[in-house]
Amino acid sequence: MQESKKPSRRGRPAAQGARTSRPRQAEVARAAGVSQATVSLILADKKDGAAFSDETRRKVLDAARELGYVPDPAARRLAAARNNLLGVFSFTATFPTEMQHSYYPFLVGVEQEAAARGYDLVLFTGSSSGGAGAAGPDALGRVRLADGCLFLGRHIPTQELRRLVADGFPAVHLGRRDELEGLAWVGADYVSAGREVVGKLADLGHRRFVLIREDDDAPASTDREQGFLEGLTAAGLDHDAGTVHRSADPRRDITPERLRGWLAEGVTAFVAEETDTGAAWRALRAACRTTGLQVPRDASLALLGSPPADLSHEAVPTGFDIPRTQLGAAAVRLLASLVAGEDAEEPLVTCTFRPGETAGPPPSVRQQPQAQGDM
Amino acid sequence: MQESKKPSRRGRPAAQGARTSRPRQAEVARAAGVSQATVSLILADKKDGAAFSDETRRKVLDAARELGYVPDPAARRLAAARNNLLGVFSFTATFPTEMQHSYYPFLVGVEQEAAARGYDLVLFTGSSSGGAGAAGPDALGRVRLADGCLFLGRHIPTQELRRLVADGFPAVHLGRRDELEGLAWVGADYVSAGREVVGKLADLGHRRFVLIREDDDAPASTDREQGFLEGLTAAGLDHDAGTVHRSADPRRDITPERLRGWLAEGVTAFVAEETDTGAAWRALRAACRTTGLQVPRDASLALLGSPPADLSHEAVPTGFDIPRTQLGAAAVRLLASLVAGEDAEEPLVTCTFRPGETAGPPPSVRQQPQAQGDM
DNA sequence: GCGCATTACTGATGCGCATTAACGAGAACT
DNA sequence: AGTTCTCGTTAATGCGCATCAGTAATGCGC
Repeated sequence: MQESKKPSRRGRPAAQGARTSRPRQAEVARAAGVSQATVSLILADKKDGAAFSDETRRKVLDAARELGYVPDPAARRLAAARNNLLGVFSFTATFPTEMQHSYYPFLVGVEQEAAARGYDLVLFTGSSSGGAGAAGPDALGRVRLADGCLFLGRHIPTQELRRLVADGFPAVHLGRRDELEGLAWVGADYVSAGREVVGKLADLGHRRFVLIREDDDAPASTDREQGFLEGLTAAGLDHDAGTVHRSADPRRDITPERLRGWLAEGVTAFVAEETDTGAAWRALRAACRTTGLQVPRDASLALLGSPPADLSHEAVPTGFDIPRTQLGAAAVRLLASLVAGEDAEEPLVTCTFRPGETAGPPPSVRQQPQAQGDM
Repeated sequence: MQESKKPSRRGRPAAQGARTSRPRQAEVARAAGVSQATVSLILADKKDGAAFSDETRRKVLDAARELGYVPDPAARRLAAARNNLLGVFSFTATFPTEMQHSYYPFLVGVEQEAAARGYDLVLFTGSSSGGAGAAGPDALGRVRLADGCLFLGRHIPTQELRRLVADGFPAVHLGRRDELEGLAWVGADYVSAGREVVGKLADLGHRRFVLIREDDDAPASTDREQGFLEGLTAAGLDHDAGTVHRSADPRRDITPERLRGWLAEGVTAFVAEETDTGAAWRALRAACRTTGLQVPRDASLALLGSPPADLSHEAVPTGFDIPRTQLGAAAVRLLASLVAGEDAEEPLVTCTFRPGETAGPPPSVRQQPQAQGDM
């Protein structure tokens, strides 16, 4: 593209072929025989309504319509010192090829709430697959162009985020994130939800439980475990009522043998943590099937979260639903508050219990199942 | 910079409690001990490289990094430059609650290509469900904040878009859109794809066809019909080889009676257009099932597009796949060209034939099926 | 007919940036 | 020593708009 060829005319470098650029307030003003300031004030329709005569108002509005005036958003935002932009930054691609891994449910809520509040969203592509601005240590810096930013994903670079937060940049993390002092976040109340699920199982009569969880210490996992344990306590059960089993690879780890072992110990209810891939849940179901267990006749299963999308045609797991859409909306609300300078406290979002079809009363008498059962 | 008076504070209306607003070029300049103009020039990194001493350059860059400087997109825009932002404007919510209706597959490509070219994306929420800025006749005007904008969806307000285009604003529509003179678009080559499908069916021996299409005249429908007809011609068949059936509500329209009627006329291959809901395809399958037809033994079915997601566990329809991800990427490429001032021609994107399992040779002898068949 | 409040509007200013004319200080040349 | 060049940098300007301090005009009381 031609750079500084023509010495004159600084603005509008190359882009346009537009001969008739769209009208400015100044032109409307001229057409209406008033000043630019008048046009601005009238079009902004300030509440001090009586400030202008109806005559003038009419002239301006007519002229604006006549000329097809449309305000320049860039100028508007520049003058107003904010741009009504909220950033969304995820450290994996926002739209991964496999939709199951995406933040889609969150984004639904984010978009709705942002729209309701008159914000537009900036999707920072910095992180996605080998993008241009990808690696740079200041990749995160770009988010400053928005009035505030939402962060998604597990592996956000702490240092840079800390910097943003320290600068007073409004930032909200979707999902709990305590380790970064001062970072606002919204999260689901996994503790309560986990407690509730265990409570329901206990109500059904179960007395011994196993929790299968991931082997890292993400808050989402830790909270679920805590809820699991609290549920036991709340049900008046003692310590060995619950076994917490950590597994880095449930598929090879949750073997029929192990399952039988637990059954032999009197376990009747199995609780799996929801993971990205649903591995724990899959492994559990597979083990049950292999073992010939009928669910929920011979054993009850619960899933602390939602089942993977590809299992949607199977039996609905007992467990809870994470209100992802609401979470997204709540995050935007919180972020909007921060941007506005208020520092609202956003409570944890409540998960809703999902009765499902995989839990029932425990078998009064444990018997080794003989035949292949279906679920 | 101190003005004569300072009591007023006009900018920054009420918004911030921010002690540290994000840094401006002026602050970088102060930190580096140079002028704002120097900062601007150095950060712009003009090719007249030797213009600044390495010393100065380094100081400026360091200061900028130190302070976390990020240019204000609005100001950049206003000063007639680029801001590396591409807009995405969809006239239904970009993230509808039901994911099947979403532009997700397109967005995957859009994000990838945008990232690869160093653009961030602005999702304009103007249109989504009851948003704040929803109705306003200038809802579209906001996109001017970005360097260019992508438009998705069937029902874009033509008037406003025309205005943008007339003003020389870089705009690309995803999907064919001829009626708006001068609007760039990228689309799938439904004509060729439709022709190919019919060709394959003809190769299998089919001689009489029915196309079930929507009753409006969207380009996507018209193109498919054209492809269908061209396919017949290419196969050396005459006019009455193909029946085009328009249906506004296939579910009630494609009755078993009607199906039998067509069969009686010697039709052996049924081609359905892909629609949002997959209604035509569903209706066709349902009618076959009710009639007891076995597919593809008794009749062949083809779908001009992809099946609805919830039918993913059924037999794969013969037909073609729309390369949505590639389309999204192509749209971004085209838009980027426009922004750069080039006016590249982007060809139609080719759909790929999908063999599927619903087409086979026609029955040599037509017989009324007696028993319930499965598909 | 003067002071004073109100009304109706305009002038001036700056938001943050890109751009360019101009400037000071050598270096190179006459 | 004076002149011209070149290099490195800065002052000045304006993009389109919102905002606010003024100002001219009018009304009102006394």
